[in-house]
Order: sequence, then C-alpha cells, then structure tokens
Amino acid sequence: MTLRLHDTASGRKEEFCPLEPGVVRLYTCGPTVWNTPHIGNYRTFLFFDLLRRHLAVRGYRLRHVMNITDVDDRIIEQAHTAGVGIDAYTRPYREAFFEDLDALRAQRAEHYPLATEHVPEMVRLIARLLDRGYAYEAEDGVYFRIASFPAYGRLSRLDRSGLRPGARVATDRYEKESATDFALWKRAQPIDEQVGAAWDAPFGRGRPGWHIECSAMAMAYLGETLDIHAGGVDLLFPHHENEVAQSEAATGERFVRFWLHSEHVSDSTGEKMSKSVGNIVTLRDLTAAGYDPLAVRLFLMGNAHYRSRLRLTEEALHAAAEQVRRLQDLADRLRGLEPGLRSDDAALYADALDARDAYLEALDDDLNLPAGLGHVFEVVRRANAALDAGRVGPAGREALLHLLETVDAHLDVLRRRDVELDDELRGLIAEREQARRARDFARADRIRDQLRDRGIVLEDTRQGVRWRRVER
RNA sequence: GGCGACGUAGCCAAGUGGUUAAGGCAGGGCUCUGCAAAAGCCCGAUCCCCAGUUCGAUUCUGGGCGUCGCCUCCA
Repeated sequence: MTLRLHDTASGRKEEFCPLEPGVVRLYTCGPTVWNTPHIGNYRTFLFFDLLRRHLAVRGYRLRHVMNITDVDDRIIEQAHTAGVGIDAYTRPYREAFFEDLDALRAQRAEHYPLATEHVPEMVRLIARLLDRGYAYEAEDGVYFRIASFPAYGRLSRLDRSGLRPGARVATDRYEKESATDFALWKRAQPIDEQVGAAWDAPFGRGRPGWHIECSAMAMAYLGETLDIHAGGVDLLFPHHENEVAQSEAATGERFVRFWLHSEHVSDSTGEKMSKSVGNIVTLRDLTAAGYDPLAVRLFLMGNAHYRSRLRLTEEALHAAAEQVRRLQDLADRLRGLEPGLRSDDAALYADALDARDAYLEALDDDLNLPAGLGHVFEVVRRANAALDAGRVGPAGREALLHLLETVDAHLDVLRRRDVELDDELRGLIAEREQARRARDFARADRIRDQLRDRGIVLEDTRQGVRWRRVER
C-alpha cells in the first residue's frame, strides 16, 4: 500500500510522492511566540509530529522547517507595554515552546527559523513582487495586489466576490487599493522602533507582514517548491492563500504540492478553543491537574483523526491515559517474560503480524491513527489473555513486541518518564510490604489507601509490588 | 449573507452499498486475588429525521432538524 494524503487543494486523498526521490521537503507553520500556547496549538504540532514520523517510517529523509514568528502586532504591543524589546519579550515563550514540545515528545524539525533573522530574504522577495507588478507601495507600507493574481482564492475555495464586504474595510487602519489586498511590509511606526521591530529596506524602513515570512523562509530553506506544507485549518484563509499568491507570483513556480490542514480542538461544549473566546487550556493546566503529558500526547494525536474536530473532555483524556497505561503494561509484561519456557499460540502470532499490517495500512491512509489503534488494541487484549494463560512463547513475544515497536514509532509513549518516589512514599510501601508479610492486612490496606489518596496506586503481583501514579 | 464540515452505543471514535457496524473509556456481573489493583470473560447501537435511487443504504442523492467552522488576528 502506498501513502495517501488528503490535499486541501484538490479536496481529495492523493498518492504521495516527493519531488526528489527519498527526500521530503516539509514546511509547517509554527507558533507566534507572544503568549503561552494552548492545547489546540499543540494538537497541530503533534499532527506535524505524526506526519514526520510516518514519513520516516516510510523511509523518507526529512527536510522539515517550522517557522517561529517573533515579530507581529501583538508581540510589538506586548513588548512595548512591558517596556522591553521584542527579542527579550519573546525569549521566554520561545523557550517554553521547546520545553512543551519535549514534554509531548514531538520530534524536532531540522530548522526552526526566526522571522527576525530572515528579514533580508523577505525584503528580497517583496522587491521581486514590486518588480513584477504584483505589489505596490502605499503610504503606510507595501501591499500585494490581489487583482493581479487570478488564482487567488482557489486553495481556500473562497470567491473574492463572496467575501463579506464592509467589516474589513471599516476596521482597517491601512490605506490600500483594494480592501482584500494584504500587507507585505509595514512602514515603521515609533512604537516599532522602540521595541526593535524595524529594518531598513529599499522601499522604506519597516517590518514584514506575517504572510511573507513563511514564503521567504520556506523558500530559503527548501527551495521554490515544497512537497508538503501543513498547518491548522484556521490558517487556510487568508494566510496560506496569501502565501500561494505571493510565492507563485514571485517565482512563477508551483509553491506547494500537498497542502495538509489539521482541525481544531474545541472545549467541552464544542466551541473552538481560542484566546479571544477565553476558553483555552494549556499543557501546564493539564499536567497540574495530574495528567501525564504522554496521555495528552495520545489524546491529541490519536483520539480522533487529524481532520476532524477534537473535543477536550476529562473523560477523553482519562481514556487516553488508560490507553497509554495498557500499552506500557503489555510492553512490560512481554519484556519481563522469560523466553523459551512456554509454547506459542500460533493464532496470536498471526494476529500480531496481521495487526501490524493493518496498523500501517491505516497510517498510510491519510494518517488514520485512530483506526490503526483499533487494530492494535484488539491484539493487546488477546495478548493479555494469552499471557494469563501462559501461551506466549518466544515467537509470539517477538511478534507482539514488534507490533508495539511499530506503534511506538508514532505514539512514542512506551519510554516511561522517570517518575521518582520520595523517601517517605518509598518507606510507606516498604512498611506495607512488612505488614503484608506479617499478615496484618488491616494495616497494609490502611497504608494502601493512604498512598491512593496521594496519587499512588499499588498492584501486588507475583514479582512483587508495583506502583504507579494516577491522575489527581 | 456567502462557502464548508459534521451528526455512529452513557462518553470518545473508526468504518462499510449486502455475511456478526472496529477499538478505547465509563458502568454492571463473573474469574483471579488475603482484600484490592492489573488482566481476562460476559453484557450495550431504531448508525439524527423524512423522501428518493437500488434487489438491498448507516454508507449514494435531495430535503429537514441540530451542532460547529471559515469569510477578521487565530494552530
């Protein structure tokens, strides 16, 4: 089976094949570092992670670029209010972003270019657009002339005549030929100078518009044509539409071969999570509530297909946490199995291999991880039953571990986080063991309840006591 | 107003023109256990409504109802 991906431009799943054999040029829209990202942002970033990992599973080398927008209106305003430059203002958010990516185990892209470090590339691109007549200078900046690009609106399927008239014109502070023309360059205002957000350019000192940043950096690192450009659906219009217009107008080449868009996360009522609505939940909120980042990872990545909306609820998060635990526990059981002592269940061996094929096939079908996990958990159940019955031998063990390894190439939840117990908790567990050996079960149970209240659950097994942390 | 998506068991969710509509969570019963936990077994669906196409539709078409998104900064 070949990898098929849903391309927004065609509206269909298309067979994926990179321009250059074996190498994928991937550009993904990264964060604007003006504030703490919320879970919705991370869903998108984990979608990128899933895409990356599956491309790697399919043998492609990756050239993945993810921009970091460190200059824009909000950053300038916030920095000014805080009385610092934009670099100082954005630094903590940039650092927090990478910390969160690590906590969620998102693989690193090959490049994370900062917008402020690629202004010359943007200036050159704007100059090119001016030369070719696709852009014009106005009093307050340089604009892209949408009327000069007939294909405008094709990607997002928006008819320009259908754009709601009025709103944008009435509120826009900038002067331009047409209401829908967008800024490539904004002339420096005093506030920009104060926070260090102004650069020299042939067409006047100023700062880049948001859209031009992605085109310039994508082309700087990956060339004029990208295999895949991905982002959240809310970027489809106008951001990606604008990127296509300015990039293709400048180069005359096709900018993107595959457009991939991931859906939103909504709150428990079904409304889109966004800063303006004020219903955002951050990763920190969830970890503070006792959720394992790996459960959050599985929830964001695998609870629903990336093109359908994901509703954040406690039940769904708990379900994800349980799935992580079940996978980890099965892996532990299999690793701890003494090889060679038991006979194999032939059917289970076949099931494990079949499930692995079905899993990979689901991933090849537009990254359908939820469907793939369905195949996997069916075998998880059978594997546990076989382990209970002592019917897992060397071959079955290998096949099952191979299946888990395959799944973990995407999920990456089997490496346990190092969670430590303090001496007091350790002491309590030892004390309970002593009580149990003395058959003082009342005392043992009391200690167990005590630990449960502190978020530690004990399991007595043949190999001795196991403990794990639980939510809250 | 324009464009679009979705509506599958208590919750999340995959999927298909036709033998039993994946899987997870939650819940109930049971096995195992000192008791638990874990694990396993058993238990759950008029596939939003109506009409049409078809030998046959949850799956296709049309209409309705509902939810949501984009058209403005937004992952």
